[in-house]
Amino acid sequence: MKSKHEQRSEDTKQEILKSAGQLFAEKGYDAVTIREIAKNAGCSHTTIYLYFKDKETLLHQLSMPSLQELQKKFDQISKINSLSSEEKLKEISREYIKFCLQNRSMYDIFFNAKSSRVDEEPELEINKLRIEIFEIMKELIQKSLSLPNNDQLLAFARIYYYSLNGILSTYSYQHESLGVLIERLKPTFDLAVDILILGFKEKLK
Amino acid sequence: MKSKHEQRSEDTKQEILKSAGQLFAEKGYDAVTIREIAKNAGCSHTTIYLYFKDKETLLHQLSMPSLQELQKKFDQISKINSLSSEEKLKEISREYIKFCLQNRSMYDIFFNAKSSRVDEEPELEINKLRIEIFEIMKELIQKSLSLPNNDQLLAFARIYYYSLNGILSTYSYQHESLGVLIERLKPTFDLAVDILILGFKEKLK
Amino acid sequence: MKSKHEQRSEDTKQEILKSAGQLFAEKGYDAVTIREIAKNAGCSHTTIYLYFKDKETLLHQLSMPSLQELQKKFDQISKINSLSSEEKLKEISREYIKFCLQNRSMYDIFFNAKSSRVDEEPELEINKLRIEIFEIMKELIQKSLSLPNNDQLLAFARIYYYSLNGILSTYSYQHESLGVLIERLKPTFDLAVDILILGFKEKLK
Amino acid sequence: MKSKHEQRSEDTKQEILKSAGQLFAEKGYDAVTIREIAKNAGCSHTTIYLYFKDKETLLHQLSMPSLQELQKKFDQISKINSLSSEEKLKEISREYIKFCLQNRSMYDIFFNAKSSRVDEEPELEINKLRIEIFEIMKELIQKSLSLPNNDQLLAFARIYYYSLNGILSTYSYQHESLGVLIERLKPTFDLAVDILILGFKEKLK
DNA sequence: AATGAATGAGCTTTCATTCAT
DNA sequence: AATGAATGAAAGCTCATTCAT
Repeated sequence: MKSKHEQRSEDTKQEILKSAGQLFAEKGYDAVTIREIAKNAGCSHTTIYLYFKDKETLLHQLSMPSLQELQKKFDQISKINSLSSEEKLKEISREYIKFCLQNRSMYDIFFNAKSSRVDEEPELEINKLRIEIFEIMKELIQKSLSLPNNDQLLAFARIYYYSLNGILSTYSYQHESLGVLIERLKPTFDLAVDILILGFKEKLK
Repeated sequence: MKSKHEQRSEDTKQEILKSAGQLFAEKGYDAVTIREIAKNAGCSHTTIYLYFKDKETLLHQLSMPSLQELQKKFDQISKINSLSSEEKLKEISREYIKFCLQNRSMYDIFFNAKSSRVDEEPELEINKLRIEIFEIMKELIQKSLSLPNNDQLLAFARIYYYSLNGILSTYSYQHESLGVLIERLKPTFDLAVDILILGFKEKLK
Repeated sequence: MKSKHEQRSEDTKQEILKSAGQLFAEKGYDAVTIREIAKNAGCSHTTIYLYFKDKETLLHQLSMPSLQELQKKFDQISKINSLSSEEKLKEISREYIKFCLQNRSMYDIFFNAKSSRVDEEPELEINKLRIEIFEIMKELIQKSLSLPNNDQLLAFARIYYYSLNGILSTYSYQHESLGVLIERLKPTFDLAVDILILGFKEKLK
Repeated sequence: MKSKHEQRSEDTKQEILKSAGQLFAEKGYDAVTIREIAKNAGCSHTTIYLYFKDKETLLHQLSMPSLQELQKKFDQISKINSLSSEEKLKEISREYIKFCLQNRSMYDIFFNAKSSRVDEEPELEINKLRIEIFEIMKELIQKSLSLPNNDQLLAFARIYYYSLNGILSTYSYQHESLGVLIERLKPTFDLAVDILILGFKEKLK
């Protein structure tokens, strides 16, 4: 059981993470200042440095949990027996898209090699997650199409994965609220998934 | 014939453009400083302001020419009567991909809304080009699929366009030479285009 | 009671104000740099931005308090019933002169249109004060001369006000101590006031 | 006789002086850039450095002739026998005011000790002129009032001189054209001169 | 005599970060 | 544990001035 001190400390940390998450999402990493995060979190900007080495560390610590949560959701969906592989793929794709729009401004950091610090510990962690996400999609595509695990599958998976990201990246800078954005884009994404799967199937004939 | 002065002036300007192009590419517009560009170009930072009104203008002058060239190529392909619409679309897509890989450096700037300030003159120019490129693709998709110009066409065109960009963006940070990269990715892109078109057709049934 | 923090903060702020006052006085607003003010105040230039939004705000915060004090003194004198209007005018003029010599440093900023940006909030504040000071003098001239509030009164008031300022501006750069300066100039100012009033009266005959 | 080269050279120099004069007058010394002057003068900014050591020297060379011209005018007026001393004083005052409004932005440099470089040659020259102008006014006041050359005269002269400058300084930042400004202010100045002289006379009684 | 090219010094301002309490 | 005070580094940009032709 946590002491009162520990509890309060933990609260502050969470408040900071929440605030940072919101702001990064709204305005993008660079455009957000430490002082802004602090203000929003109801603490002093120096307090942030008690919990996080620097701004970048804050970002990484912020992104890990949501990525892990995403992964968990993926696992759950995978395990629903009542769904066909194709339905699973669609559902997972929807989750993925939602997640990315939700974490819009972390999007870059997740998926652009550019902003990676490959030499550092947390980065590796992120890369691992990234790869796992891709693997899950690949697997579901494989099952949906009854394909062997060959080069063609890899190519299909890439096209699928990158297409999703392409559409996503195009919208990841829009300044709409999550709800509005999702509502607006849902048909496009659903259609895209549909068409890609249809295309794959047709190609295989 | 150019005077010595003119020649030197032109050289410097080109050096700046080259340097800016590289750096914007590597690190993104915001992360690059004027002084950095200057150092790389072998001149003083003030010299840059001799040739470009400000940082943003430099960015735009940097991107306009290649975009215009691309547009010209598109026009040419559109006019080749011996090609079917689908073949034109494929050809144009190939050109587009080649262009983007070639200008990998500037890719972000071209296609990320990030650097847009819609209220300003030069930006409009770029946006116009962007839109025209999209329109040409849309039109060819329309003809390929014998579609009316409706919402479905728009959705298809978006999916097509953004999928290409998705795959592109994934590879635009690789540090391979253009030739090698194109050779390596050509099959993937051709396959993607194929699958999308097949998917569209199937969806229409 | 003030905490140590508050005390130190207040000290620094005052140091900055003092330094800025001196420097603006010596060299004029534009010619003084933020770094110069900071150096003189014994702090970093960034510290200034802790206390003042920007250079212009510093200027205004610098000038407002003394102007307000002056205004208060004017009000007090106006209310002394035992004095005739002419005596009030003289007394107020003396106060005004004393004030200006005391704030020699800031004289320019107070009274030169140069530093005005009429479109901005804080500036309006200063302008308002300036106008009020002028109005009080005008009123007293009116009463002293039993004039109606017409164009002639306005002309007289202007001449009176600007003449005072003319003499002031001439001496506002001298580097004597306030006491010495006042002692030395008192006769001149008293004489000037006298002559102007005499002149007004004679003109009216 | 001047060679063609010499003539052209002289022309350029005059063009620069003219341009600088206009611009300094319009916007004030600091706000005018060398490049602006050059553009206006129809030459390159580097050319300016052929004729003038630096910006400040340009300013000083610019102010001397007009001051000298003013002095000449003063002398001429002094010598007109048909005018009474008082009329001469009034006429000279008018000339002085006109000159100052005309040279509005040099006004500071002429009359503010602030911007003097006391250690330098041209500055001394200006100071000499300044003093001479004051002396001429003093002398005419003396004659107008039939005063001996005593402390009272000095005090009167100061009040007179500084009052003029006070009114002038107040208007020297207005951005109206010379003609308009003179027309607008003439009555005020005439009235001021009138009142001061009346005041002097009354005081002497 | 004249100029285009180029530069260094310097400006205001912002920000992540550290120090002292 | 927490914070207000303070700072150094760096950004974009301007300007008077010099260099090379």
